[in-house]
Amino acid sequence: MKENIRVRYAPSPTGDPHIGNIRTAIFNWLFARNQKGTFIVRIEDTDQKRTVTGATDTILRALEWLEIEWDEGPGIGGPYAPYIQSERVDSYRNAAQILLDEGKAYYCTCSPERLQKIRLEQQTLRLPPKYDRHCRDLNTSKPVYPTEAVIRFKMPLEGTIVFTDTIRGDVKFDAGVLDDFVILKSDGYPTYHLASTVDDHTMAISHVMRAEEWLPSAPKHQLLYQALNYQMPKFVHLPIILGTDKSKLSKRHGATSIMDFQKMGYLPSAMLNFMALLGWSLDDKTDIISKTSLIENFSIDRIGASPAIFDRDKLNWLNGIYIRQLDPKSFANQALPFLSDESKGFESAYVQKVIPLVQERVKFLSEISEATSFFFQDTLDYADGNLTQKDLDLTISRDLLQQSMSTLEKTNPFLHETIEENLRNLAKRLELKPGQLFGLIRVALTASKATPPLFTTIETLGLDRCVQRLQQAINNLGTILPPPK
RNA sequence: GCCCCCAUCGUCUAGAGGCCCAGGACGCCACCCUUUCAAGGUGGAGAUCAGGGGUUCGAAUCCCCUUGGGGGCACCA
Repeated sequence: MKENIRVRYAPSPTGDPHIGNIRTAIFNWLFARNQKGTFIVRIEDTDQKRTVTGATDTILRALEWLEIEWDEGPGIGGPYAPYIQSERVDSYRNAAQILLDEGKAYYCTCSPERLQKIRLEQQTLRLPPKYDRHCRDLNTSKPVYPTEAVIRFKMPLEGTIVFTDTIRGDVKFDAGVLDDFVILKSDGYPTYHLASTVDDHTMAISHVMRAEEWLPSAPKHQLLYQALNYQMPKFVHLPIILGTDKSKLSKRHGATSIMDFQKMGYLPSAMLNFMALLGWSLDDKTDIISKTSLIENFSIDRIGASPAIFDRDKLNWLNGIYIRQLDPKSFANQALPFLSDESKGFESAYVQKVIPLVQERVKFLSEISEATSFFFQDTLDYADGNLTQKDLDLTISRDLLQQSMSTLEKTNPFLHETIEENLRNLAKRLELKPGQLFGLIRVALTASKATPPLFTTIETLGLDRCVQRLQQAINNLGTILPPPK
């Protein structure tokens, strides 16, 4: 009989959901879906001071954006509700009381000042900073709340603790380096260690998949499980994600919140694909992989152990692929919000003609604003020198633009095919290389050297705008002094 | 400082003793296509598998050491 797989994503609502955090959510979710198990979201808000209002909501919206749906958790409840730790404090206090009763934990009344002091002393003596177990054998009876007392867990004084990580195998820790950690704080709230242990047990979690930074405290958790007579779930520590400078991804590395990527116009499907590949791989050749295939193929034994660097270039490439795969209608809908403010006054029909022109040219949606801006500007800002093509002097350039203008005026119907035909004929008649003429017109019309195909651009702009811009360019050329002989 | 983890092209990675003088992808370079830019196509540079010792007939793959990198040492998670 197959074990009932239950995994959880347990963020703490202290800010925007970080990339690394979301990757953990993705792995948990993929594993649950692959195993036909249950994916649970649990909010770990046991730090009153650090909890940010609205953060839970942002986290949930990020999951929704990525279409990571949870089976139990905030908003939908479930058999182990509530899924918010601040609403379950009694269970942690009960667990702490049991440990107290069994002599496996003790009240500690040491002041933060004292703790700070011994930490400093240890530092100067080059000793590992560690609680000195001052209160361990004092047998302090229940203090009267409110109080400064915390409850600490009694760690073994010596011996070796062997912890098994699913990815790394056995990891050994010397008990001598671990200290009596706090399980219940003086405000009556549990620490992560206690809360997650109690919850993972009562919620029947089968696999704890969390970031690697938890590995050093894993032996503490193992001991807690044993002290509480809980059965241990499997522990899977996921490799951490680093920035380009190889340090843990943080705000210094620029965009690190999943919301930042949403704002920049990365597609959720691309983000999912990309992040799934950070620490996991399907085989030796697959880079583009659908959600369905991800679910079908995800497995823990293909998760690597070494850290991965978040590579924006590869993300951009992947996102570009997903953008190009979008059907034009869907692209247009998603592109609309990213258009520049200048586009606001324009009629919808015009805007709808412009958008498809950049679909295969942008890597992420926010590039659209820049890529289409010239379509929506009344006056173009010609950069120095751009208007002058090499081998064409000012007078000739002006003349060419003039002739192009009349060619366009005579073009009927005003469609890219006819425009192309007429302009090519013009170039031939003038004995110019097509590229020369087209380059000149392109800059005159768009003030840019890189644009969508010229003839569709012309068609899209429409005759009136073209004429107006060509005239602008001619005037502009008039103000440029001819190069000295 | 102490503890723990990790180590294949710049980056993401394939590789679980012979298939590998190491494969794919991003990025980079060149060429092709072409009105520019993209996209696409073709090709190329790029890793003495961090270094050194073992084990073995044989090691990127197993073991040890060194080095490097990262993470952790809170009444934060």
